[in-house]
Amino acid sequence: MEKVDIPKKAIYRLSIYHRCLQRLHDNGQETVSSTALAKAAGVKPAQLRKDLAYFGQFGTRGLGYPVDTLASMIRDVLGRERLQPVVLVGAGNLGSALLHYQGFQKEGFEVVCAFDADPEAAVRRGVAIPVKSDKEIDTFVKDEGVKLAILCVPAGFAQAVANRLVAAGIQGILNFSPVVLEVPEEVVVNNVDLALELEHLSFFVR
Amino acid sequence: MEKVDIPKKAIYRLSIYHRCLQRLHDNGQETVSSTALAKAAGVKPAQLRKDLAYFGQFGTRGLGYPVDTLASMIRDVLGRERLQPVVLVGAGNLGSALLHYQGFQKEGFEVVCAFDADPEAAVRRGVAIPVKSDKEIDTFVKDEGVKLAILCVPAGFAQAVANRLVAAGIQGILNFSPVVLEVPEEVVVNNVDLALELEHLSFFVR
DNA sequence: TATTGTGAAGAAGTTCACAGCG
DNA sequence: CGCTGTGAACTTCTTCACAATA
Repeated sequence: MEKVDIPKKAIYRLSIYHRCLQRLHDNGQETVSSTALAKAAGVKPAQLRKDLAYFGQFGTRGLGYPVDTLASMIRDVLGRERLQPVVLVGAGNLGSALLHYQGFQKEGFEVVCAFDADPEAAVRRGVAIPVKSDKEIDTFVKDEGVKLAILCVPAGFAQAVANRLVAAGIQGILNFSPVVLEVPEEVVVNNVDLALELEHLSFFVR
Repeated sequence: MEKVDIPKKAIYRLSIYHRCLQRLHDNGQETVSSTALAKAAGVKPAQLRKDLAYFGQFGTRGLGYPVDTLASMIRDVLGRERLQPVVLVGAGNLGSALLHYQGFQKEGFEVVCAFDADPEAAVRRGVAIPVKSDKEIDTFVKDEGVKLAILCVPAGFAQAVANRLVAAGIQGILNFSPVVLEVPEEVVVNNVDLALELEHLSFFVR
């Protein structure tokens, strides 16, 4: 899809670098060395340099990287120079919680609409944005041209809902349901499985 | 730490296999082939076999794996044969949401206590388990011998709270704060960064 | 015969180490 | 001189392919 192949993990790290750069910017710092930025991001300097090099040359030898330019280039690469609309499907316990969470907005995503089998229950739960019936997913997503969805429906419904999202034109799904989704290969799924993360810790803790 | 070195990702997959096995068990199936189980888990059969082989020989050639025995061995490996107590620190928006989330309980973790700078606000938010002042973290964690913590405090407090958790004896932290935590190497940190996951999707969606 | 267990090959990602340049 | 950019070495993980075996 991209010219050179970029390790998938490098994309995650890019986001982390961006956060660190924002903090540096807020502190009024104008340049930063790979060593310093790498330390803040919790990686090795060489890896940071390699990650950035996938996208071009941004540093000045002997000096380091310009904080603002670099931050802007990362936003550009991540497709984040403009606000991305997102829909959320399944405004149950976890879903409505995520709607209260400020972190998405803070990073430039706008959750424009939520969908639930029982919209009124969601509204009662205190959801502040519009909640529509899940039957309206198709038209809304198509009409608004939304590309990203957050999926928080119970495991048993996840695949069916995912199919509808994909049919409606969704290209990326952040999936909180503990299910392995099957989607066409042009659609990207990112699984966040909370119980699984705890289990993983449990392995290392004796 | 372990005898042979097991790919870290294999541990994640083990959890996924376990889920699939539970479903098979519920369907009354007694054995399963690597091909079938791998398909359900979304991996290649050879990888499944290799993952299991790190822990011993469980299959029967020509037949497959016994569903129940295999599930039990995975629970054993993951340290999940018995209930694990967990504490949650930071019962704000995300934190109190996670407390409502049933997924942890369902997978055998018990969130025994929550801590917050303002416990009463958390109770008002409808948290059902005990909420104590964050000043009591140390004594509680020590007295109860809790090993796992879920960390949902605002970014600015995360490192300080993590330090206290570690000092109190916590060995694994599931960290929802968008911060790179510094901890002693015997402590395991698992980062779940929701905004970062959305950013990652955003890269693949044009 | 069907399916596991595994050494060996291959792919992917990380780190080193140093040349190149401001 | 200091720090970036990068080919090459290394490490880690995945897949293949087939011998072993119930």
